Amino acid sequence: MPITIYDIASEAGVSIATVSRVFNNHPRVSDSTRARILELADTMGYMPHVSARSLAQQTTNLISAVIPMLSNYFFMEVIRGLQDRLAESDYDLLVYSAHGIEDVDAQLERALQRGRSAGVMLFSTPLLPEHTKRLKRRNHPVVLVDSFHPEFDSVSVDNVLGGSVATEHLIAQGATRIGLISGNAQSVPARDRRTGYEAALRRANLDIDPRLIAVSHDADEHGYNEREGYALVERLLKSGAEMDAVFVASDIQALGVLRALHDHNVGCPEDIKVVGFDDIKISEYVGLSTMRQPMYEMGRLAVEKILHRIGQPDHPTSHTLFAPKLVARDTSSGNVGTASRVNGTRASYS
Amino acid sequence: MPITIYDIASEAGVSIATVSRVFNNHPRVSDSTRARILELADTMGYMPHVSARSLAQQTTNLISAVIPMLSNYFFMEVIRGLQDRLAESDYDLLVYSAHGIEDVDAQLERALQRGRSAGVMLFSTPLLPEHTKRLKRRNHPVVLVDSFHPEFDSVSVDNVLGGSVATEHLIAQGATRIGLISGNAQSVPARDRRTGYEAALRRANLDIDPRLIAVSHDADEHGYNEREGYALVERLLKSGAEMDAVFVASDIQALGVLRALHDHNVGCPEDIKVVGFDDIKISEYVGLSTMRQPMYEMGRLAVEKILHRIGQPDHPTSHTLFAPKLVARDTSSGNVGTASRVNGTRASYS
DNA sequence: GCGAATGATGTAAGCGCTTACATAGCGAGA
DNA sequence: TCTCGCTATGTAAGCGCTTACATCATTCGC
Repeated sequence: MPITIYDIASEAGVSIATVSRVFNNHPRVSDSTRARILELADTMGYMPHVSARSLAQQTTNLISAVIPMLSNYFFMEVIRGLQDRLAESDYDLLVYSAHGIEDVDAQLERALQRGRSAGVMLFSTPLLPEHTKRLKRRNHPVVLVDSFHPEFDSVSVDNVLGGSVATEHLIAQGATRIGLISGNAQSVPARDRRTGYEAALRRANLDIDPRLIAVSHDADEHGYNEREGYALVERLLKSGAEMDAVFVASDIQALGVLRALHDHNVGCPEDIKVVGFDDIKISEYVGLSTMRQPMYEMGRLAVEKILHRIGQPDHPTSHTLFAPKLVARDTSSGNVGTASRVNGTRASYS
Repeated sequence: MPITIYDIASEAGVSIATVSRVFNNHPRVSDSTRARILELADTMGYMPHVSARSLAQQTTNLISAVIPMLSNYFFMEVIRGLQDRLAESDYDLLVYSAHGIEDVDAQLERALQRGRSAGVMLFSTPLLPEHTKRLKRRNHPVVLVDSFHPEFDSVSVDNVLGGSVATEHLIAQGATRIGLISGNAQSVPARDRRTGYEAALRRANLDIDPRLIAVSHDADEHGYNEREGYALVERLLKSGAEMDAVFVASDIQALGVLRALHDHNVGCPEDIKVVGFDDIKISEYVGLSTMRQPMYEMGRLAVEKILHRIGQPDHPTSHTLFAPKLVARDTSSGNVGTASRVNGTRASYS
């Protein structure tokens, strides 16, 4: 029932090859024939069949994004970047959303089906050796977003730097006893942010007090959830150790922290200043100081890289680190002027 | 280079038909052959080629979602529902995100490419006659989400009811001069919510005062943005008409309203009570009373319907209306107990 | 023990398109 | 006029898979 190139060809009195050439913008077609076929195709309502085309040219115009925990503002923004950049190409987007890290495997497997997509963007997933092997064996174009592996293109945020900048900001606000609320130990970004935090303390000749450091043991979203923020800061408060500020490794935890402080009648920022990480939408509304990740730009760049990789499979691997940007709001200072202290976006290729 | 059924077949000493049968769970294959081929396929790393399969069976396991303004909490939640339900099927999700309504056309066109997807879920897009014609002509499975057309399956929220419930809630809180901040006139949900609002006032024998009704003329996201909320409520305040409450047709506008009230030193809820619509994530944090849409469930049901439609193209059209649920928070009352007043989810098929 | 039914497998024709190669037509240079 | 070299088009062989139909070997009923 649907129109094929055969229908067009016989109607136009040419061979299917000519029709095909028209739709592939092949130069060796006379202008008159081209016009006639285009006209005919339009009135007959012809559309190329994507599977047939894919099969014949051994390509596809689909790109996969494999994402754990899709319902997350961070990914939303990144996806917006993806979409905007993809709209400029003629690739379409396939979204594989996993239920947490464990499920990523299954989704990745689907994304890697032969002929399914031209490339895969894998989000926030620390690469296990088995993954690496599988990906390498398939030799499928891959770019990692928000994670790192030397053998694959990647785009992420400089979490060490972010941890330092956040901590230094708190120090600049006069804090000397700065706590840390972190994601769980499996999370590489969480570890990096802690590294940055400790480095900043060290540089300022401040103690690194283990009693002020609370690492999540929750598996759910790497401990990045409000409940954990609440529980962990409560633990710090009860530990008896003095504390005048806390760097929280994610905004969503920071929301829990704020609620806990409120419940315990601890003033913020007077008694304890708080800086989060991510700059999710809500942060602006609750006045949470935080480190903003350039999510939109990361999305755009991820597409840029995957397209590049698809075009040049053997090109050397590149890694881009964006610098997170301090957004100082009410929870760390009244002096909003400091917000512009860290500003630039640094990108480096290796 | 990649392994095909030919490789498996010759290795196993059978024909490609047998190999194909194994992968299609055809019953007429002996257990021993089946096992041998599966084993072989595994060690050789065979994967079926999706395009070839699609072409041969004239189907695809892709489903498209065409969404205007993806970066929106409403859609995020719906998509979560989609994904969860899709994960139970073996369809994959193709996401076409448009930049506002005007761009939907182009995205829809891509989603409708022949062989691209087995069905399309079209979000929040009022169907123009040209759309209708195009969709009907293609005879492509379609389900509308958050919009309605008699000729296509749909799932949406009962906006009239929602408008009424919100308004009645304000009345129950003692308000008698209730304003309305609405989306622009192109938005069908906005019109419906207004209808519900007016009906509630009428039932309570309260005036419908045009001076208390502000309709957006902004094209951006149907006027559903914070800026418009701010500007429109400001206009009402300046109109001089008395007002003790306002029903805002979307939470995002309501955030603007709250900010405007704050800037103008109008107390909320003391001076003016506010109820929004949607229950976006932020609402909980700012204590905004609102009408919650069952977004997740809508997503699941949308998939349910499209799968059903794919299986039964000629089945009668069905429309489901979910009842939005009042979530009473700080902006409308201190008496949170009323939150459970409207509770059920009503679903009706026609 | 014979024909028929049943089960396992093979053969081959697509699915709709792309593209290397072949060919026809035509103007230009000799 | 003949040949060379273009350009425009046709021919046909895939791309990797599915599936109707054919074939062969068993097995079953009687």
